[in-house]
Amino acid sequence: MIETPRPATRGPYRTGIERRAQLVAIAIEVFGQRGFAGSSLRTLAERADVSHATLIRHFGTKEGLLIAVLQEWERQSAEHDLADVSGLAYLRRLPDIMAGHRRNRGLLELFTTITAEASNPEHRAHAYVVQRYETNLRTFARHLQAAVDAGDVGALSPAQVALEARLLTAALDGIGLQWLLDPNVDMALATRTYLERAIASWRRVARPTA
Amino acid sequence: MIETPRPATRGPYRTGIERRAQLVAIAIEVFGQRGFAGSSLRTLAERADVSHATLIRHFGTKEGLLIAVLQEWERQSAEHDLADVSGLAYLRRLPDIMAGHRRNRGLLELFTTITAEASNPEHRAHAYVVQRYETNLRTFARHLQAAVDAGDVGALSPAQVALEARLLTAALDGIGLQWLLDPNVDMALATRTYLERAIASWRRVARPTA
DNA sequence: GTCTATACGCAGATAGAC
DNA sequence: GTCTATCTGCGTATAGAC
Repeated sequence: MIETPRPATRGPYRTGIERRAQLVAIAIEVFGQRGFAGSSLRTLAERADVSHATLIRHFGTKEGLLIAVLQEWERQSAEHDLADVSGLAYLRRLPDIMAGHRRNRGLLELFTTITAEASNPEHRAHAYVVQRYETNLRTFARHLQAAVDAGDVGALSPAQVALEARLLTAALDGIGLQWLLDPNVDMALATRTYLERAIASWRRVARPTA
Repeated sequence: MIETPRPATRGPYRTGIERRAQLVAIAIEVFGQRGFAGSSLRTLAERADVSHATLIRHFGTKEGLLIAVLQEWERQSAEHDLADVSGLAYLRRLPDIMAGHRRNRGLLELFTTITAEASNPEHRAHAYVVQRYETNLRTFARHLQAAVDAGDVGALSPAQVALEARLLTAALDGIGLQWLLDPNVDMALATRTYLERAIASWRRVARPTA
């Protein structure tokens, strides 16, 4: 169930804001079920009881609607994620987060597909996806750096921290993709195996000579 | 430059076979440049100086053409890959193979995009992609098992070997994706870092009590 | 056997009325 | 703001030319 965020109860844009949120909610549902390419603006519009021109009016293009969907989805995810933990404790929650994707197959499929498509620099969502990856890499790097600073792992250099964030992201993406292709894949197990090996390896790096 | 494989110089299907190979060669080039979704049958046909109906005649559907392209690409890749090495030596060539993708950005993009799209079970190429992954996982597992049998690494169980093949595939896919998003990513370095850590970890597993 | 001409329905996008 | 009407281009199907 998706609710309108902070609905303005009055004011000149009230209708527009509510309508927009409602359209995004429907798009999340339909994209999640039928994918991006498999959903036409006309189908979306029929579900929302508007014309497909209305969707274009609100979001400019179909990709504009897609980006609105991705942003709303991230906003909702971020709420569950209000980082009460950091450092290694944060990273160790990743297996559970990956397992949680099983309840949202369509959306993982959507993210995966769009990321691949938008890797082309001419794709409309390219800038969005690149920025999203940078944010994600920075988050992982920050938590790993926190572990370094706390002495939980050895003295990794900034370049090593950045590379480890990349490798972790790569593993998570690849694991998600394999689960999409074969639902028998145990995402939590694969993630945990990767992570515990990485942590053990980081711990073998020498501590700084304090 | 792509050449017709074993062109029949005579016989009833000569023209058809040559034509088909030529069409696939053009499709590899155009898909590689503009992506699958970005290439229309009419554009492809114009490049080949035939009508778009001819493409349908040869490949049935646009996805049929796609699968022909993927198979031809794999066939060509396999020629460079006629496994003169096995076991750890094979796995250690992966960084170079990944680096080699830099010369074929469009095709890596194509594989990545199609794999993501076709993760949906209703996608026309789903069966092809799933089978391709199974083959790939088996290849990695076979080489790792050879390393186990040779005593180059510890006595991993069959389940562990399978999981390691999955993790390796996941890392390679994720590394490729990140390079597509950011050409500054060093694919060979990332692959080597992953691989050497994995090998070191396998070596810490106890040898069988022979 | 191989290819073209042509048509159908659906897609995303735009223009202008209300 | 939303509608209807319409544009262009897509994948696909078929009939028939050579």
